[in-house]
Amino acid sequence: MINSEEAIEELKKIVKQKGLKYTEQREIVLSILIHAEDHLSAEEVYNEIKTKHTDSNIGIATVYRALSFLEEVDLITSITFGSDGKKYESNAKSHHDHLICTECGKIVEFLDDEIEKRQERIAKKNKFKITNHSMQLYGTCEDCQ
Amino acid sequence: MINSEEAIEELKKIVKQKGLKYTEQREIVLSILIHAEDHLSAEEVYNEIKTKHTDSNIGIATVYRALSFLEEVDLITSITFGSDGKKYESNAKSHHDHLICTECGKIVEFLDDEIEKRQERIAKKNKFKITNHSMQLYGTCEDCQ
DNA sequence: TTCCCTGCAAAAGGTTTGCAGTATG
DNA sequence: CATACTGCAAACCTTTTGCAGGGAA
Repeated sequence: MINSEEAIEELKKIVKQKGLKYTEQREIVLSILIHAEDHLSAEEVYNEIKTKHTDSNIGIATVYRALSFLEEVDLITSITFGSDGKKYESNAKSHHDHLICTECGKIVEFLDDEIEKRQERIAKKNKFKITNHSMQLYGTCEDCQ
Repeated sequence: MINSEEAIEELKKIVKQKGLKYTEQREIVLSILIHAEDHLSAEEVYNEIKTKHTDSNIGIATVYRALSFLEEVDLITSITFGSDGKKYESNAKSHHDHLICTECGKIVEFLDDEIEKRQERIAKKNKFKITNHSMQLYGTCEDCQ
């Protein structure tokens, strides 16, 4: 999955398949995450909506429900960095892992094919069927050393 | 660091260095984690103490304070698996990563030298000084497929 | 028309903090 | 003897839930 329209179409399809309803709120939450530069917490998503969609009168509970739903159907992913709590990102971005500066909070995304391959091999060896994975390297970035 | 006594000695040393006090409660929390089979949440540590140290009248707040302290001085590490909340493990165990079954919660620990090496290389390329890292592979284990 | 989804507010869960007393160095 | 640490309870923050009303199919 690559862009915003495709993700929105995917959402419509999934919702239909499951006999559920397509709502503006779910679309807004998904689109916020698609266009976000950073990883956002539930509250940050809520604030974004309050700021950018002043017409929409969304409740925080709906944001939580939408996030759970979107994660369940695999349109978004959550990760937890240290004590910062749960944050979400759109799966429309291609897969990557994270380098995290524990001083300033800077996050660098990266991908290493060899690591990806070895992860598969480890899973197979342990007879796991992998659906997902996350890797975080913690340290200090150049500026903070 | 390898065994319980060494970790306790390390704790005494650190506490002394910082001009802090060595307390039974900190020692108990650390030893619980050292002897734990699993990764424990704050509340699980608290319950263990309540069960195994019936003489000690520890409060949950003290457990949280001890865990934060021990993590800060790098004697224990916290990880967060999905929605299960924060869990702690002793650093006296050697480093490893985690395979996690999203169905039954089973956790398999593993280590892959090649991945460890590549992580170092990636950090260097991005000019990060790594202090720590964690990697989780999520999926279903043999029994749950 | 059906019933899924929403907003609101209350509840729940987990973690932190203030305070007075306790115990360590 | 100074003061860091503790237990308790209250406060806090984040997330979930119950419910009545509203909107998509």
